[in-house]
Amino acid sequence: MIKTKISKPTESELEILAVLWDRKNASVRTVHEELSKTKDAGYTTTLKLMQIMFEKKLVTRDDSNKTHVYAPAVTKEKTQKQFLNRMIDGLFSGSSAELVMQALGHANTSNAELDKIQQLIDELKLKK
Amino acid sequence: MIKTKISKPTESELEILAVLWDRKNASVRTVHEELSKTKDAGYTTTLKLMQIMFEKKLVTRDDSNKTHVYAPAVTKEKTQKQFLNRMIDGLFSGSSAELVMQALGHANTSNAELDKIQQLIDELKLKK
DNA sequence: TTGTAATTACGAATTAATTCATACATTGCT
DNA sequence: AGCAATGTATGAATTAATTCGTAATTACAA
Repeated sequence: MIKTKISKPTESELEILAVLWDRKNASVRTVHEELSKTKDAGYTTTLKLMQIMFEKKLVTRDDSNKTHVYAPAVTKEKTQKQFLNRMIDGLFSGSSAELVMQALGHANTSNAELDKIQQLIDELKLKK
Repeated sequence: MIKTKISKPTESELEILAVLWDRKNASVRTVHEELSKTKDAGYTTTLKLMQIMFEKKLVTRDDSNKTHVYAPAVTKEKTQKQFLNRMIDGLFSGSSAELVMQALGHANTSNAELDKIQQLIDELKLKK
């Protein structure tokens, strides 16, 4: 299997990807309006970013109509894993368990979620 | 309590902090030699970075001797939390459980560590 | 005290990310 | 056809991070 260079999305690119993951696909305007709720930047800024993301192949686009429609080219899961690994290596001495404990320790997680995690752990243990 | 602006360490700064956390404190040369094992950059580059980190108050330094000795001014735990939160918000829809499951799913965690996590979960459940 | 090696200070170049103004193109309406 | 509205393309400015050459400083050994 050939692995082409991994281009890590930047902070801003991540915000755009988040919108695309959520909606499956969207025009620049849609994305821009979504982002405008929480930050302010001009329309052409968003446009430019999405064009760059297209060049980097972080998104695909359908330009058969005047208004181009963009879709994510990377999955949320792959991207999450990519960031997680980076973080585990750089900040948690390579131990995912250390990261997990920090994450659990400092956020309120519902009992239902704790149950799900526990269940996952049980499964992992069985596999060994 | 007054919270002064949080300056998020950059990728390179994180590498330097990692060395300082590990050794409690170190000179530029020590840090540089440590980093040289895995990446290549000139001595003055490391120096400059550490000077900037000092200005940003990411590190303290003892300059009573010719060779300045640097120490971390931020704890590993606080920094980990800072990055974790950022990641949970930006990439995991605000759900720390989602992050935890991803982290556990895609790394091999020893049984001993799984046990520790399980124990932590039990404690958390009791607290509710 | 003078020379040398190790260090810090400083300034500037480079590279990457972000932002935006302006020009150009397309669509639909009158 | 002509105009307005809504897009996209492009180039350039800005800002932030990284890199490194060179000058100044200090310690200390001969």
